[in-house]
Amino acid sequence: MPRRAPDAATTPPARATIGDVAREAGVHPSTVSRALNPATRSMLSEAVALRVADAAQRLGYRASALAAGLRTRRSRTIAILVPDLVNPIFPPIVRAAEIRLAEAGYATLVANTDNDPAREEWLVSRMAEHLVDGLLLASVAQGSSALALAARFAIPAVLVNRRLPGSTAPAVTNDDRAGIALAVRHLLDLGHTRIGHLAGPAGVSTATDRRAGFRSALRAAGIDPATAPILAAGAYSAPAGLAATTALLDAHPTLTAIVCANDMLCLGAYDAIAARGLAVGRDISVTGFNDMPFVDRICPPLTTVRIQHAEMGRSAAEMLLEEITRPGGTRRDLRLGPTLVVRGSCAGGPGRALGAAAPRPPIPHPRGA
Amino acid sequence: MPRRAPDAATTPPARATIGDVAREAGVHPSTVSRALNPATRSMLSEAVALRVADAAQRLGYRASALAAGLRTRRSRTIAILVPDLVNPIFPPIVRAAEIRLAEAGYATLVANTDNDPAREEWLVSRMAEHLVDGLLLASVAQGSSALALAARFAIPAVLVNRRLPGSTAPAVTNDDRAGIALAVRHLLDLGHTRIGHLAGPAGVSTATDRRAGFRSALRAAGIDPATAPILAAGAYSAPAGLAATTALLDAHPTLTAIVCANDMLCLGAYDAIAARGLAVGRDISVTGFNDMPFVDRICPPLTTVRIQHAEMGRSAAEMLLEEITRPGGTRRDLRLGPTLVVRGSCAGGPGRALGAAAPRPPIPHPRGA
DNA sequence: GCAAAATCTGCAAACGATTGCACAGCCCCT
DNA sequence: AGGGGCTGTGCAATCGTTTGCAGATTTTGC
Repeated sequence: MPRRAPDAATTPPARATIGDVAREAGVHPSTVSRALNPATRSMLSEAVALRVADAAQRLGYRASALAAGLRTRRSRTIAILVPDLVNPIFPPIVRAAEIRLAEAGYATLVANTDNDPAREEWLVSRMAEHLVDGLLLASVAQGSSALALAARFAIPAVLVNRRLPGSTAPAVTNDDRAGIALAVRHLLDLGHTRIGHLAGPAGVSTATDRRAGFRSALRAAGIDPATAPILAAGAYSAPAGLAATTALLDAHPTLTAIVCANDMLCLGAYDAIAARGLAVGRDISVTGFNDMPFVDRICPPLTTVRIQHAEMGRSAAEMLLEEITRPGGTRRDLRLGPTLVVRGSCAGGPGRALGAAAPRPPIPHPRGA
Repeated sequence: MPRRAPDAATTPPARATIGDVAREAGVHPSTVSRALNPATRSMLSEAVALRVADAAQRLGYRASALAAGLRTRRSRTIAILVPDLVNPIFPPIVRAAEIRLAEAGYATLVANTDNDPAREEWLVSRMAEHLVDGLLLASVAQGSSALALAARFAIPAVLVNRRLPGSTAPAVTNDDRAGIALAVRHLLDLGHTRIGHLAGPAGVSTATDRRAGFRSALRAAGIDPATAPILAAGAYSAPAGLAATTALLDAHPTLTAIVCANDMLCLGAYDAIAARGLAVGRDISVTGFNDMPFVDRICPPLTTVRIQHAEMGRSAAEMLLEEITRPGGTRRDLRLGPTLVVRGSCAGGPGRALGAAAPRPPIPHPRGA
């Protein structure tokens, strides 16, 4: 006896299976499977394929991804691991990747690692259990075992935004050194000479690359990098930026400009500068990195290095799809070019503080409760 | 012959199955299953349980979530549908929900609907295929079939942030009417009388509730709501806010304050006001809703209604877990209380423009490139 | 000391799809 | 007219778990 009379007048209590559709269409379950899979539909006669599609439609049939995945060992699902979704640079990247992946028929799973290696590891294992077909990792830092785990479970993985120096995994990142060079050159052109660097947390490629870029940009301008103070923040966050900037300015009160490794740090830098009664831009120039959403609206608007968020997500997805179809095929390490977007957080340096070319000094606004 | 010699010296090429563990431990696969499931471990003798755990450990065994899900009809996965991850109010909600769900052993799947009903529908179907155990919907609008679909697939669902007036689904939202009343009262207290409302897009509960709240707050203050202009933006976005504010000010040039249904709209309102050569705060006061990240740093800092992002995500997760264990148990409709956070975007109204109590008028900053 | 109860573990049937293989027609060619 | 290709469909094994049931062993009660 069938699990359910096909002509039951009541609303279907359970989901239709492939068997129900087969019965409804008067064919074998395997035929249903073939009719519904675009790749195999051509094996069937037009009439049967149509009849099956019709029956499936009528029953509201949806294939169980679990059962299919169990057999095929693929889940048509990609996981994206980000360090922190609340940081606004990630959503645009995720978004772009998601769109490209959806085109290819993949569903997307987003998860936060909290910059916690243990949690990252747990998540990768969890994803492995779910047989994800690929991993987009925006979260790796030095010592992260995510890549090793992925390799062990034979899950294709692509790095986004952050590289992992020793690894051979495909990656799409920014040209961080070139980006920082843009910021440094801008400040030098404005006449600044005492420039400090607020670096990112240890172990993260964006931090080390930008730090190296800072030094080599100075060197290229004929300045000894050893004279330029560098201080690393404990995290890419506003509070960490506040603490580090305070320390930096305490140690080097004559600084006239600070190159931050990231926009989040700038927010903290703004606070630290305001706390000393100084004005960002007029007294101390600040540059950021990422051009994350909303930094064009803060006060003063942040001069920062714009990265190609969308392009990054899209091409990482592209690379992952390639890696899935042809594992180990083209191991690429794509570096996207950044650009400088000049806004109001930098003014002329001491050499030409009153020069006509200097942008109008911004007037900070007292922040309320 | 076993698929793989247990003592093979090479790195394991394929993943260990429950059968491999059984062989390694010298027991039956069903015993392994029981030993590894905390709920059934007590059926086994201590010694066997230990032996199995040990073998599993040695083989690096990870259960296939697919196979287990196929059998149990549960995937230990929850999907969260948001209209737009790029809108910064959602990540904190998602984050809080994710944390609570992880505690309960659920993995979380986040997806964007783009405010597109078709895409939302597609996503729910996709989630059904993956047998998600529950749905957190932050995306529903009038006419959305997501809830109906979820019901059809018998997937427990909870609404977040947005309600759906006709529906009986559990929901956790803000008390939008009370929130707007806070903003209106603040403006009235400052002496404003010609207040307009920049409403949200049609069909979204937050828009209609806030609009209703606006009118009733005026009425409560003895002002005829019919005299207060209301214009709905096409979407909760800055460009939509810009367009709508421009139209609103064109039609009602004497307005001294605008209550926006959402912070995103405020960003557009700021642009529209600046485009007429006016200053936000000094010339026209603006209030927002959500207190999304970074609005405390824009220029001038936004006076807005703060909602309980984290609490919203957490209690929605809680409610969903309850709904999963006891379907239809407690259909609750939780409204979280908002508070007003006063910053710099509102000044005294015409009645007391020069009054001592009026906040220092902010000076807008010219935005760069 | 023996039956009954309690405790542990194994057996085998699901769960719902996919896919290599076999086979039944049919057409065409010689 | 009869055999050799095609084409289209059915058969049955398989993916890796979970779980009701039953058998085997030990413990308990009298």
